[in-house]
Amino acid sequence: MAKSKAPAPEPRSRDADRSQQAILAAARDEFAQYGLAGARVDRIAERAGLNKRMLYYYFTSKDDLFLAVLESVYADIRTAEKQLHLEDLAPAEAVRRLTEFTWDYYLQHPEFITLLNSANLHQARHLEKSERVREMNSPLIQTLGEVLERGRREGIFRGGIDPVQLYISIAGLSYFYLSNNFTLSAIFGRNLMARKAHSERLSHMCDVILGYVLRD
Amino acid sequence: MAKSKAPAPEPRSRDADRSQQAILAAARDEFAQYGLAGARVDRIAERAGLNKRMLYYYFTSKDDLFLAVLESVYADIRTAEKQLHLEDLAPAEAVRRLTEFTWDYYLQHPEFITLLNSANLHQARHLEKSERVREMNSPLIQTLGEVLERGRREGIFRGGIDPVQLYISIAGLSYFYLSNNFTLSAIFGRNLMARKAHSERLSHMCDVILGYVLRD
Amino acid sequence: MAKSKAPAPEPRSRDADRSQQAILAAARDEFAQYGLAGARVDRIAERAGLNKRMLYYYFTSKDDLFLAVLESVYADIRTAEKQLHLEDLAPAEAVRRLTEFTWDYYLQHPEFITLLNSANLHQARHLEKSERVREMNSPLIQTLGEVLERGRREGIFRGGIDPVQLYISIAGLSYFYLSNNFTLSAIFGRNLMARKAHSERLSHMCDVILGYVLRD
Amino acid sequence: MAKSKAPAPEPRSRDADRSQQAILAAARDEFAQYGLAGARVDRIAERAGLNKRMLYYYFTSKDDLFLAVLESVYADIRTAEKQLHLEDLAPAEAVRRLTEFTWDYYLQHPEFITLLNSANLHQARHLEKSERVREMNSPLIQTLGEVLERGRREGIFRGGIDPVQLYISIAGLSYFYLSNNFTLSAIFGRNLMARKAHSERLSHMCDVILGYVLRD
DNA sequence: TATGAATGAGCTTTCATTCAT
DNA sequence: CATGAATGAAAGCTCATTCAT
Repeated sequence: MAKSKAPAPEPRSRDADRSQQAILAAARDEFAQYGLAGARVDRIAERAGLNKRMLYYYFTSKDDLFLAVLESVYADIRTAEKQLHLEDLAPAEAVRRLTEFTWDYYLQHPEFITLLNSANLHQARHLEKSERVREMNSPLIQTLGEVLERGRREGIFRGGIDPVQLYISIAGLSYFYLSNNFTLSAIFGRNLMARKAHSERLSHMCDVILGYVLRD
Repeated sequence: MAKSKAPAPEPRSRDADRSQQAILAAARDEFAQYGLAGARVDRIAERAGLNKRMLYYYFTSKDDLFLAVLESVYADIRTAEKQLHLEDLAPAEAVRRLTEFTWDYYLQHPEFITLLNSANLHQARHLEKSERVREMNSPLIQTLGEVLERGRREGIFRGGIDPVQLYISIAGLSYFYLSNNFTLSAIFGRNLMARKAHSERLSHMCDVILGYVLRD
Repeated sequence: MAKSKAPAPEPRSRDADRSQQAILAAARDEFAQYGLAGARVDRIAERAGLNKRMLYYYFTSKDDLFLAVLESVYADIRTAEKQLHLEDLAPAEAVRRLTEFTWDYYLQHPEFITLLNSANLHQARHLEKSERVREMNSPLIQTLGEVLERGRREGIFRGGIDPVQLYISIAGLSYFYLSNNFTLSAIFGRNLMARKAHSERLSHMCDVILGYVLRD
Repeated sequence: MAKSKAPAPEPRSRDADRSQQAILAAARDEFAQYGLAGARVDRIAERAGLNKRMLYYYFTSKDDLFLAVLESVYADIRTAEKQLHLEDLAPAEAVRRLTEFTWDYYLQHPEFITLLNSANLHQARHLEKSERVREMNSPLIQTLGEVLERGRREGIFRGGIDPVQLYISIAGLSYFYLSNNFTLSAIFGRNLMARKAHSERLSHMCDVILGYVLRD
């Protein structure tokens, strides 16, 4: 009980914070695995090693918890994106870097994909409530726009490229492959998750994207 | 459509077929709207204008019904693909045609996207049970491969293009945009579903795909 | 279709009779295996190889069908009892014969036991509706009474034996052992259904019953 | 009963136990009355004065609840048997005492009979899961064996009596009469549940059992 | 006589949520 | 801050029974 000598900027909330984080992490896993409707509040509490009541104490409802999870995964990818420093790279290198980053991030964060799918299944009605996510209007777009402009001025990129369209294309090429890898593997009779398949995919995507942005 | 001269082989109770079709259509809508877990058996029955019991009478369980829906939407898109006749078009035209078709089909069949997302959320475990879907191993891939080879021989396409990778890319560019349009619209502050946005997207995608396949 | 030259005592009911018997036999098995509440009308129809509707056509309801089954198994055992001819045997032999018969009959007709248990669980309310069963007031009792009287007069049986009590005892010794063999086997850690256990049981029961009726 | 000096280890919410007991008692009644398949979970909850959900909270499923009921009634009869102290009685008296006890217990606990019938209808598959019941391998058998041996040594009992066979016979004579009293009453046209009939039955059974164990 | 299609009521079970402590 | 007990509503599914042919 006594927490003497701790710097403790807030009176008594170390445990509270930890509990919230535990719930959030557990919820992320559960929602990613089962979707919003399929997720079970009981399982989230169990995964978090906490009583179910705590979940409501901190997050009000299952829906609000889902929103909190969405906000957290967006915050995570934003943090990662910031460290790309595309502005310091040569234009072609920057585009390639972004493509590789996107692929790697989705690959290492499969929950991101399923959570986004859930959010979209519900027509993103959760996001409408969230100011935080709306504020995340990716600064990457601006950076990417500058990269494209640089490339055009240097004469190596074609002109008239919409950075939003390009970003969506870069994301889509990775996202669809990974999101739908089960059905695609079944239909094409290939194991798309094999190591070799992965490197081939990344190579192909870079060819596609760079083949598009580079002037002939 | 024409039923002339048919000896009318089904003596009585042709309603069985109609009931099954009604259930299937209702289920497709419900699963598309709410996902597998979120879909309600009661609502499906109500949508179909039938007693809930009939659903189990014909489809055994909610899961099996979901599989039947998956099979039916796959059958639909396959039927549509067959009518593209890519083999009769000039190579570049064929690739453009496929890109446009994919975009249009997803746009007019939004349920296809949500259903695929659901199937993948559940790791396509439904499809494993389905021989029918496995047999659908798209012949489009073969046709596309032939188109690519023709283009290469004519000297207008680059060589070494994997038709599966290309197909996944073509699909992914459309799929991701439409599947995630809600979150993307929120984040970018643009209405991606506006008419103008649509035509811009299609134009961009054709640029990307053709920019890739065409030799410099 | 043409059934010409058949003697056919009733106009056209050979198949009808066969269907009824098939249903009855199927129902006997099903009720014996699952009890009244646990029995499934669908399974009965399936076992009978007939449409479920037929079952209602001939037997009106599940409950009535159960009653019909009860009546039929009572009729069966009565028919068998009649062939014992206890009146032709020496008294002690007659009592032993009845004991053996009862044991053998229960052993070879396990459904009889489960059906009686079901009837009694429902407080025999089905039997109240059945005149046929009430009329079955076993004539065996009279025969048994005569045997006991003969034995007493011959000086080998004790006097004052109530044939009803004796009959219930003879039946009970077999019935309980067979009806409860699963729980008894579990509790005593013995396999009561082994061949050897059976012969030991029969031997024991004869000892008990004859030890009782015979004068010291 | 005496709770003196107990440090009262259960700080709060002693209601959990009471709820479980209430459910168990209600389930015992319901299963006894309707059998396993005929019992209704709703009615059990209502009888217990609790929400239906609690039943699953504490007992997982209807089947598991049935097992818990079986275990509890076995525990009850075992407790009662322990207080017979057959080892302190003269051999003949002990056998008579056991016969009387068995009769009285079944008479006062009719649910015991119906529950056992249900268990056996389902081939005691519930008991297989229960270690508790298997451990209940009645020590009565050992006590009874000792009584028989004492009687034999004293020269009043015949030799070679298997205590298990004898126990099954004692139980069977009461069990069958009470379990099947409805059908038996119907068939014999006697009211077997009348006071007088009861005392006659008990008297008869003692005659049968003692007539068997006592040397001529 | 025979059948497949259909149904309403009710079954066991599960869910997100709240109460009492 | 934390918990186990409790709940109402609704979920998926099954039942005995009837309709239309």
